[in-house]
Amino acid sequence: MLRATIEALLTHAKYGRSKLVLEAYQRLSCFNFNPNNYVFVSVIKACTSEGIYEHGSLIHSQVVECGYESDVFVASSLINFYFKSGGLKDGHKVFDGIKKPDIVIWNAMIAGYAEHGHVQSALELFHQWQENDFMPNISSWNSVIRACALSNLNEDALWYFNQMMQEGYLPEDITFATVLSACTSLRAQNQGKFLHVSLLEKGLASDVFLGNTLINLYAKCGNFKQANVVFDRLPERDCVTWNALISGHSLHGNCTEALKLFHDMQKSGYHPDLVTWNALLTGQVQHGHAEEALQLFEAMEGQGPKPDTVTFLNVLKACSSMASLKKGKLFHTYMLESVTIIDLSVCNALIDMYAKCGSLEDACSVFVALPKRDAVTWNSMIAANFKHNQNMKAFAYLKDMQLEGFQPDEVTFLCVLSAYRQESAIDPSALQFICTHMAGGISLSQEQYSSIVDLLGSKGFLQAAGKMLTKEFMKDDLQAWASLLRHCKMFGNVHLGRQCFDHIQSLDDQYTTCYELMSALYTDMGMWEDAHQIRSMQSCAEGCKKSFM
DNA sequence: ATAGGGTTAG
Repeated sequence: MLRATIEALLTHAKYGRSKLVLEAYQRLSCFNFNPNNYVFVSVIKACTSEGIYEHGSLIHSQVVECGYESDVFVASSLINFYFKSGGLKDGHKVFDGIKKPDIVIWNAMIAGYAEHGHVQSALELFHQWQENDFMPNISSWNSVIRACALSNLNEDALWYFNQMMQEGYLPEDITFATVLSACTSLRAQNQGKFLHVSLLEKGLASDVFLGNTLINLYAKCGNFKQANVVFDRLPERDCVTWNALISGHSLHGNCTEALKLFHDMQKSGYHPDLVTWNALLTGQVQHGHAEEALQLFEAMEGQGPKPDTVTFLNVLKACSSMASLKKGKLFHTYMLESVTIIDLSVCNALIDMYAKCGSLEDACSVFVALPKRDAVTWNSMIAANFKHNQNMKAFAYLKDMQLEGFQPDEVTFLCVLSAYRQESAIDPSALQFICTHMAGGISLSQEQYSSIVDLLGSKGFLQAAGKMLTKEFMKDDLQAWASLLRHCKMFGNVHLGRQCFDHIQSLDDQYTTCYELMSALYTDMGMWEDAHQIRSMQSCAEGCKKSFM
């Protein structure tokens, strides 16, 4: 009986049936018996995949009682368990208790760090360990590549993969899956094709899992010809196979094709799941077919799976783009009736929807009722108020946002900017905000900077605009400098205008516009001699160019 | 029999 139960436990473990493993272990505890290390490994793995922290700690103490705490296999599964269930400290404790950690333990640590987004620690461990003359195995490489991929360092993931290949390691199926998914994020189709060839050589291209990954890559890159080739050659398909293709078409706006596949999939005997429906919805909403999206949602209500947050976000976006307050309100009521708690992201979308459908009042009611807010919530309220020409209120929200400990981000900033671009005069507090946050941590692109310089200049805030151009990455932006010079001419600021002119000229003495603007500025101010001097500089520069040719 | 690790919707 004891033997049979152990056998059963191990068999369940082999097929990943974690609940049954735990049940068998429960039955074992009736016998007076000390489990061996293999039973412990199986049970700890089961706890890991079930995510039950308390039970895992209990097993840990039994491991210690039975004297298995330094068994590398038991220890590594414990490390894995603690890292996965959030107990970083406990994972380290197990690690520290091992006198001579071997490769299995090291790999578990690398994978654990990766899981927690601590790429740096994972990489440090990997490199440190190589310096001490340890040879990584394929699992170590898999973990390092995955560590990069999990933290969105996809280029690094590819770099480690290439390094691994150069050092002569043979990639496994999982290696391919991880690297292919990094290629997908990068839309790196050519790297992907190279991997595809290797898969064909190894006979792995007909594996469903890898086939799905390949289809996903090609479809995301818009290469439907290749995606279909892989699809057609797959001897076995599943729901994910269809979803990968459908979501690719949705992403690229081929909504009709996505719908056709949706029907084909059912004809072939596959049931569309939540992912399928959401992929279809997203495609319609992102490509401006709000009406169709709402019809789709209705169909989903009738025959599809229970909608979730993604569904809600899509439907709300459809209502916003139709600017239909009536539809939006109806849907809000529907959500209140169908779920107990509405996700914060959905509430933020509700605020946005109400503002876009013309009801600042309803947007406020949603906001007031929120038990918790995030930066997106605040940005939505700020945008809502600006949209309804409540600039002072918008600034009040901005202040409250900071009081609650949220720093204005790029979105906040652009929101303030676009609101003030339409105004004839800028409120001094807005200007103060813009300037304060230029010095702060908001990272804007060069184009955004340029447009701010242009905005500030056009309203006569020439000094503030000039200060922005002192940023290192703005030094070479001739367009931005010329824009400030143009505004200096408009507002008659000779001093700053001349600084702009000198800067532009030092970068490109063939930039004709700057000579014209500067001499016009001098002329406006009655400084004829200076105007004349600029014109001779211009003909000199043009002369130099001619003699050069 | 003993590590670790993969795909689809926002």
